[in-house]
Amino acid sequence: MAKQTPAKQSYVPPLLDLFRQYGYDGVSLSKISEATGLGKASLYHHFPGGKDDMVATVLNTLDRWLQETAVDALDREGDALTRLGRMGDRIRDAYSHGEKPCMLASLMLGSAKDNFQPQVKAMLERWMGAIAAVLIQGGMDKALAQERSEEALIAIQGALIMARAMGDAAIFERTMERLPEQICR
Amino acid sequence: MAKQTPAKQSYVPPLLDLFRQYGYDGVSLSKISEATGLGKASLYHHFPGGKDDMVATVLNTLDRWLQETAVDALDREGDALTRLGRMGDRIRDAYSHGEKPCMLASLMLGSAKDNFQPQVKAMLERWMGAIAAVLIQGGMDKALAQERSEEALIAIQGALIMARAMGDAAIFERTMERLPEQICR
DNA sequence: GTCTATAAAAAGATAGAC
DNA sequence: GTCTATCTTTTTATAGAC
Repeated sequence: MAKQTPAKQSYVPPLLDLFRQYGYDGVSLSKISEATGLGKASLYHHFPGGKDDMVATVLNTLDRWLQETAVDALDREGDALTRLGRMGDRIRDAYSHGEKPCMLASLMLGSAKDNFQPQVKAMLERWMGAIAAVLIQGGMDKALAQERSEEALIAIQGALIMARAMGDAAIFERTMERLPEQICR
Repeated sequence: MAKQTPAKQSYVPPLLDLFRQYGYDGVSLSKISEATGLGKASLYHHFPGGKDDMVATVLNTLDRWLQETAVDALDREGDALTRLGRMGDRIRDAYSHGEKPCMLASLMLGSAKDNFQPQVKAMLERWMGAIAAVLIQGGMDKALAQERSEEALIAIQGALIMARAMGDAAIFERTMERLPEQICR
């Protein structure tokens, strides 16, 4: 299963940037054209399905990233606190230390919601599952571990919203620093 | 300062519902026309400034609600735990027990962000200030109280996002039940 | 694989009658 | 205060040349 259109991948970063900041409905083809440097017709060449196609491509890339970077950070050596801290570092980079919103959250607003909610849900479930596994491996009760992994994602998502609303990325940074101990407590 | 156009207020509920669920860019005048039963021209009669005008009106109503309902719940008798629980009850109703997103968060995406961020920030600041005041009155250190009030809003916003993404309003309900003790701990 | 040109639909906005 | 009609701009999408 080699990539069918490798070029598509090179447009993911600008697309991610647009969709996470403006949401599905706030992104027009003109904006995309400007951000990618491609004409509208070229965009439809790479993404015949239009915006939906683009979002799906970005989402698949994020899905892979989540597995290969965030979940991977949890699977390496160290105790639970160390592993969660390592994941936190990668998460912080991914969100530009609180400067950029989460695409998964952005997609849950507007006309795109129903279309992408199942995949978003699946991604968040796998993420929570990986966090819970670390806690269980560290000796925590299973039910509690699941509750705590839910708390972790709530804290991340909430901190991103608040940082954006208050115009203060430090809110996110503080939250991420507290996170490992908050979860392992 | 009597109301200049009392009729405007009657359109706030459907407008709130639209903007919180679809965000600024996801709401078109046609949708608004359908939801309110008013023709486009009539909408411009009440809101000469178009969508911006409507959002501003909704935001002002929310601002009043926040003061008269949420903050008011904190100002009544009882210890900190009781007061926070009372506020939580009103907040839960306002978000339909986790079924509906927060308009403040929805506005922080898309083209509307820069326009309304200052007012959103001011509203969240007053809210946090009121929570912190309760904690301080209950004997908590001021700096800690401010940290905890920030945590509270992070939990509320994050729980709303996660509930929506997972299609499970219970996530929000669980979070709100934990909240008073989490904050007073 | 990219472009220009263009079509078709939707969105934002206003004029003017009632 | 509401409507119909109309206008302008923007958006989505496609055809066809290079």
